[in-house]
This record gives sequence, structure tokens and C-alpha cells, in this order.
Amino acid sequence: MVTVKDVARHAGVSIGTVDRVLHERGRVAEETRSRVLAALEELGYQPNVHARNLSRKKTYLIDLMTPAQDADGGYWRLPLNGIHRALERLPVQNLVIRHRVFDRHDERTFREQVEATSLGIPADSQFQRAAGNTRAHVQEATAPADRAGHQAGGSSLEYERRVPDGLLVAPVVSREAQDQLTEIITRHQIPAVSFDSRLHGSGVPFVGQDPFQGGMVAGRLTHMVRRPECRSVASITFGDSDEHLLQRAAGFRNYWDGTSDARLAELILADQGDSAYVGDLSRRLPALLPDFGAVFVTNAASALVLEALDRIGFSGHPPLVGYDLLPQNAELLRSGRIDVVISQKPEQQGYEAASMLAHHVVFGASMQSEMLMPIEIVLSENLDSFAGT
Amino acid sequence: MVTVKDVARHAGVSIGTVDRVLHERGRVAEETRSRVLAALEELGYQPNVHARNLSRKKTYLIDLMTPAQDADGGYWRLPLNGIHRALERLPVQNLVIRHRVFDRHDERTFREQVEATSLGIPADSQFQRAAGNTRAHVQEATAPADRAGHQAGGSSLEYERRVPDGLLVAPVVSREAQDQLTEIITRHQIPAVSFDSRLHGSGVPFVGQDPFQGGMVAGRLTHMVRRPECRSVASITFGDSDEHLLQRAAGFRNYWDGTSDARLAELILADQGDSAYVGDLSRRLPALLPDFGAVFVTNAASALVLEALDRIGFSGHPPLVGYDLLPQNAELLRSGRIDVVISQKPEQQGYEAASMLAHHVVFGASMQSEMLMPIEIVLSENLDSFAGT
DNA sequence: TTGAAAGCGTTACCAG
DNA sequence: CTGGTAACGCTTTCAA
Repeated sequence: MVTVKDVARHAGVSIGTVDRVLHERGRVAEETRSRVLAALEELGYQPNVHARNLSRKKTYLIDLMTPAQDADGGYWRLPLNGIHRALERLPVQNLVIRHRVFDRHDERTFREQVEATSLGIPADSQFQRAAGNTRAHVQEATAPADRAGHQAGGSSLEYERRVPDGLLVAPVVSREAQDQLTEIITRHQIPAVSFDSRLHGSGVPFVGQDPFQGGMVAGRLTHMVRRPECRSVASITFGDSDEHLLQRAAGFRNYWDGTSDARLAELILADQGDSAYVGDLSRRLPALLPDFGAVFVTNAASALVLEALDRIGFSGHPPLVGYDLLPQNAELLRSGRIDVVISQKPEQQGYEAASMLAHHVVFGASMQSEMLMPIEIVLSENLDSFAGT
Repeated sequence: MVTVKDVARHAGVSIGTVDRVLHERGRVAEETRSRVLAALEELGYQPNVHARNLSRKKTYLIDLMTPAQDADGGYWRLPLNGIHRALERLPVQNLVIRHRVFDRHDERTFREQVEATSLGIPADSQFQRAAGNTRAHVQEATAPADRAGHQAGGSSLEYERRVPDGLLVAPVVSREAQDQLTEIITRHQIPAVSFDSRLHGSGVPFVGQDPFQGGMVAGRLTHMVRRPECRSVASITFGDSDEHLLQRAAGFRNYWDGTSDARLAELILADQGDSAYVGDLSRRLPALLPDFGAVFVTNAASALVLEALDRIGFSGHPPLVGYDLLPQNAELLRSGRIDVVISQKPEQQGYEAASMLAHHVVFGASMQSEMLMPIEIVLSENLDSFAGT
């Protein structure tokens, strides 16, 4: 192992100087600088992470922006679990996550959190502090009393007003709102990673799935499970504003365009409440899907389709391909009401995104610009094997 | 952050003493001991990983036992990649992997490597040293000259004769050979993790897939893709000694036992060479699968079945479900010669196994006894999304 | 612009 | 059996 000391000796300078060129702090004579650089190169110096982190007093702050855990049928709990797991694995205790929750249906809340991030305002809920620290999850902020001033070094930094050292975000909001965030992280130079959805128009690394391809796969699957004697296949999308969903529908359409096996009927309902969806749907289904060959539901809400079918008194439901392995969908899969579910591996998304960002922030590792998740096909038979995924 | 110093002060002893009770080295008066233990508990002491690893001079040695990268159609390259990736991520540079290659068809080679492990004999090939160190992969051992004695501290430990600090193994050999390994790791108390196959009769943690369930999923898939007008479905296993494969076949049988949809024909060929397999198969296929409804091949050798079909001049091959996403199979999937492939996520297996073991060895993290991989279903449509998996 | 030295929290060793 | 102290490699003052 080559140390700064070795480099210093080799270059005929002090370790202080080596450190200065290494981190570009302070002025260094151009000549000295190049000598040190040469030594660094020649010896193949690699910093020792442990020494670095031991010596740094710093506690790293990472802001995490997602909808609430309970929103969207509990979907967001999944990536959160992955993030949790990633941080647990990270052998580091000087890391604090500030969870900033927003409501995707109320963009004001998103903008507020962006604002808070840029001002470094503490979040009201901290879902976890200290990786490698199995205790202490939610709401640490509410009970700071019992650990006051045991120690010199920066304790209870969690509540400090500080711009974060990194940002983890699921930017499931309009482009305009996204742009505001992009502006902030650019201005403050905050290293960031987006997951679930891409942060539009920014170079921010993305961890997630290709929705168009997901739709293609859904196409093939409906092909496989549909009633062969029937001639119609339907694609149903709840809401017309989520770009991800529209792309899935497009992928599905693309698949069926390349096949003459069945007639494709596509339905994209305008944004509205769940019960309105069901009403709308039960009115339109019979015409849409005369012989009920198969249905693809582009988001996690397969249950709504089943409800509509029930309402129109259709028994012996058509083969159904859905999206997202939420508990509810797992149940429907198990009971045979849904035939196939496509999963975007939300937990793994969270895991990878957090892992990537943390390694960058703490250890200075580089980040890859894109990490596409596999498109997982889940049947009742392999459902259990996805238990912890 | 609570430090040993705090604990020492709190217990009224020196930090040396705290260290002694922490690591149970040296004698400590029972009374002192309990006082320290109390302090430890009370203050909630958590060791600082960075300080620990900085202070420890130790280089961790991990032995890795697998078949050669090129064996089994290149299969073993995949978990090896995962292991590589896991170690790269690990923010640690004091870790050396000794790759001990064996030939699963010649158990003597396995036993030799077990012996070598127990004697701590250096491996002849080191596929990688130093996690967090992007350079240097294979065969570091062949060119030790250029990095001689730059530094005090234990350099070139790679070639040291030492029993490893951990063992990563894919025990794809007979039970007897496995037992020999189990005996060794028990005797030397070497922390170990098995992947791909379970290390029989040991409590060693396992990372891999449930083969029986894999067979079940294959059953469902053949059901989905088979020619509906045909009445026969076949399961073909090459070799009769690999327990994993037999279990897959059993799972498949189990699925079809629960269905009256088709007649199941099962074929388990005795161990022999590839060309013999093809000959055997082309003779028996017509009787086995009269109307060619669908075929399941329990291992990665789908190509052999296709070859046999070609030989008997059968065109318009039957729907085929295969196993393992090797490059060859990916190609067959893409060209439509195979309809579905089930993947056991070998890369992820390697990643998880290595990650678990390394965290245990280096950071003292606990290991879970079992980590089952999801049973992945791969079609030509989602094939690309598995690129880096 | 540079060098020297004091930590960071552990471990390992040596003297009592 | 116990206390003291020198590393480990890096960052961060503080003087020169």
C-alpha cells in the first residue's frame, strides 16, 4: 500500500504538500505540483478510505425525496426498504438520511421540499440515521434528549441546518417541478441520483426500468395467456399524465402492432378518483373488449379492473396482466385473479440508487449514468421466490 | 459516537482493558470484566470500522472454489463477475482472493483444492486482489516482480502460506467430497458461504435458487407456450448425478401431476459426452414426444436438444423452455429457437455471497443462513433488460 | 508557499 | 492482570 508519506518522500516534499495537490486546497508552486503529480502517478497512489474517514470529522447528510410510504398502495415502502438495506450494509456510521416526503398529486409539497433542501432545512422526519447502525429508524428527531453531549466531535448533526452532501430522488412530478430541482442541485453542486423516474433534462444518474420495453413484454405475455379463441385484447391506463404509464402503453401497442393475432383496444382514462375510474370502466368495457381475450393494466391498479368486471356481472374474468408486485397484487396473483405481474424491482432500485450515491459521497467512487432494472415476470409459481425483493 | 475511551473512563479502567474484554484476549479479572461490560452496554458502544481497519495491519484472505470460467459453457464466469463487482464496491483494499479452480467431473481436483485450503497453500491463480482496486484481475501471481518491497507493512501477502479468513464455494460435487470440505472448515473454523449449490449437511449459509420451485415454474411456462393441440410434454435431463437438476425435474413433474392437460414424458440420460447425448436423444425423441407439444430442458444444454431435433429432420421445432441465460442461450432465445429461459441469476448469487462473506470477515457483520434468488423468467422481449445481470 | 505536528478510534505491544 | 503508548494513513491546523 502506497501512502501519502511514500509519495511525499518520493517527490521530496512534505505530506502536507501532497495533501494540498491531492485536494487542490491552498496554493502550491506549479513546479512542486507537477513533481507531486508525477510521484502520485508513478507510485500508483490510492487513498486509504479508512484513514480518510477516520480523520474527517464529517457526518454526511443525504436528502431523500419520495412520496409517502403509504401513498400509491404502499408502493414507496419498497424502494425505501432497499435504501435502508443498502445503508445498513455500508460499513459507515457517519451518514444521516433526511427523508423529505411529498405528495405527487400536490406539487406544491414537492416544491416546498426542494426549497427546504436548497436552504438545508432539517426534515421533520428522519427515517434512518447512521448506516451500519441497526437501531433507530423513524423520527429520531423527536427524542434527542437522551444522547446529549456525550462526546466532543459533531454530535446531533442531524438537526443541523445544512445543504445535503447528496440527494436521492424519485422525481414523479411534472417537468416544471423537476426543473426547479435540477436548478437547485446544479447551483449547489449536490451529487444526486434519481430512481423510479428519470430526472428530466439533467445528467443525473438514473436507476429504474425502461417503461416502453416493459409494455412490450406485457404484450408478449398477454399473447401467451390470452384466450386463443378470442380476438380482442385491451390495454387500460388510469390517468393520462404520468409519462411512465403512457410509455408502457406505447410499448404494449408496439408489440401488438407487430402481430395480426388479435385486435387491440386501448383505453386511457383521464385523471380522476378510483370510484370514478370504476364507473367509467364498467360502462365502457363491454364495447371495448367484446369477447374478453385478455387485459393489460399499465399500473398497479388491477384491482379496479376486477371491480369493474364484477360490477358488470362478468364472471370467469379474462386473463389479466398487471404491473407492480404490491401486497395486494401478490394476493390477486396467488388467488388466480391476476395471471401475470410485471415487477420493476422497486426494492432493488432503492438499494442500487442508495448504494451508488453513498459510495460516491463517502468514498468518492464514480457513478454510472444509468442502471436499468430487469423487467421481472411474476407468476403465482415463482411469486414466493420474490419474497424479499 | 461512543469510543473505547469513553467506555474506559466510565468503567474506571484503561482502554487496554476495554479492548481485552471486547476481544476476549488476555486474562481480565471477573469483576473488572463485568464493570466494563456494563459500561459497554450502558453507553451503547459501537466500534468504529474505520479506526479498526486502519489499525489492523491484517490483510484478509478469502479462498474461492469454483469450476473454471470456461467450464459448463462459460457459466462460472457469471458468478465470478458478481463476486468481482461486490469486492470492487467494498471500500477496503486489504482483501485478497485466492481462486482455487477445480473440475467438477474429476473430483480429485476438488479434493486437492480442499487440501490446499486447509494447509493454506497459495493458489496458482489469483483472479483478483484488493477490493476497491480496479486494476489487477487474473494471475497477479505470475508477475510479482514489479511491486517488490515498496513499503514496510505486510506486502505481497498474497503468496503467503496461510489458512484463509473466509471461504466462498460452489460445491457442485458429490456429497462425499462436500463432506471433506465441511470437515476442514469446521476444524479450522473458517467462515464460509456456499452459492449455486448448498454445502450438504453443514450450517454454511447458502445463496442460490430453489431448484424444485424452478421446475414448477418451468412447468407453468411449458403450459403457457406449448402447442395447445398437442397432448405431450417432455422433460429432458442430461446426466443423472447432479442433485440440483434432478430436483428441477421433480418440480416440473410435480407441476404436471397437478394438471390433466397433457401427458408428461420424462427422460433422464445417464452421464456421458455431448455427442453421445445427442445420439441417444435423437433415437428416443420420436417415441418420447410423439406430437411435440413442448420440451423442458433442465440445464443449460438446450442446444443439444435442438441438435437432436435437427438430426431427426424435425423442422418447426416444439416450444422449448430452457435454463440459464448463457450467451449461447441468449442467442437461441433471440432467434426464436428457444421460447423461454429461466435464470438463476448467477451474477447476483456471486455478488450477494461475496458481499455477505466479506462483510462478515472484514466488519464482523452477521450472516443470514439462506438467501434465495428469485426465479427469473426471460423471453426474447425482456432479454435485453437482463444485459448486466 | 511549505513543513511540522496534533489528532481521528483501534489495536498491539511492553512494562509493571 | 492492568495501564500506557506507539502505530495505522489521512486531514487539518498553525507556524515558519
